[in-house]
Amino acid sequence: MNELAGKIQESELEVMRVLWGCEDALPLSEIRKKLHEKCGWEDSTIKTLLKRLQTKGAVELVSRGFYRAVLTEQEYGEWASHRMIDRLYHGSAKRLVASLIGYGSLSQEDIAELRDYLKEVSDDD
Amino acid sequence: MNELAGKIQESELEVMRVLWGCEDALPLSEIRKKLHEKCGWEDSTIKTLLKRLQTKGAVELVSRGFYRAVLTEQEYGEWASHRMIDRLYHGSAKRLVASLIGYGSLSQEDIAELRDYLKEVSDDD
DNA sequence: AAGCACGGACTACTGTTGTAAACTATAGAT
DNA sequence: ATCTATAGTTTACAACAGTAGTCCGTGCTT
Repeated sequence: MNELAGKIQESELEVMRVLWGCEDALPLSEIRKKLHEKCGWEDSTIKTLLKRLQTKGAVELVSRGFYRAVLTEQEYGEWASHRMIDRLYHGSAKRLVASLIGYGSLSQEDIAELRDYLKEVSDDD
Repeated sequence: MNELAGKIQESELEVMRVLWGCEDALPLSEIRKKLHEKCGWEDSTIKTLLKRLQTKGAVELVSRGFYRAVLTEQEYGEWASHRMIDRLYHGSAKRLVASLIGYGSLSQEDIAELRDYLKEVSDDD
């Protein structure tokens, strides 16, 4: 993920979530409808946010009135997780997972599932 | 974690990290020294941040010149992870971990470490 | 051709964050 | 009792974020 996209803000994220909810480009009308329902925002607010996201390279205007997410949810999630691991878990993914387990966010089934998954993808050294 | 503490900012976090690095209260002089080295901040900047953190209830002034973190690193990490999981992983901690594993963002060592760790903490059923 | 509806660009205003100076109070030294 | 060094408080100010109004352009309607 590029530099600019890193700075996606809370309210911008709300817009991204709408775009992420759809495969391809969404019409402004629909984006507006969704965000008005969910956040109660005015039309102008939504346009401002879309504009800012375009500037950041996270969204593109496909054709008049149709917007598409350039930055994917996966990309952003990955970037955000790494950032959090660096900032709060001393760069150790294991510590994050350990803390998730510690306060019960991962069930025993989750753990087993992840364990099996990891067994598959790791080099058996 | 209470409402206020949620809004800890990037630069404030830098202060928290110094406090988290020590069991009990730290003298201002030392906080200043550490942050000046690490961030190049002026005395006044540090005082401002400490003040803001006090207002947020994340830090307390134990006695003249001695500050202590009220909010612990664990508490904050937990809150931040949950927030991220909610905002970017649809509330599923498992998805977060799966994405860390899946997107090639972890080194082979990270993966091995995590694999061993998960093996260890899972009930071998 | 004129008008209207909608999309896009520009502008605006408030609160917050990053960074810091200046001022005030107080504990310890003399 | 006074002085001084350091701590604590207030004020400052630019950049950014949240929210929104207004104006401008253009494609569709009649």
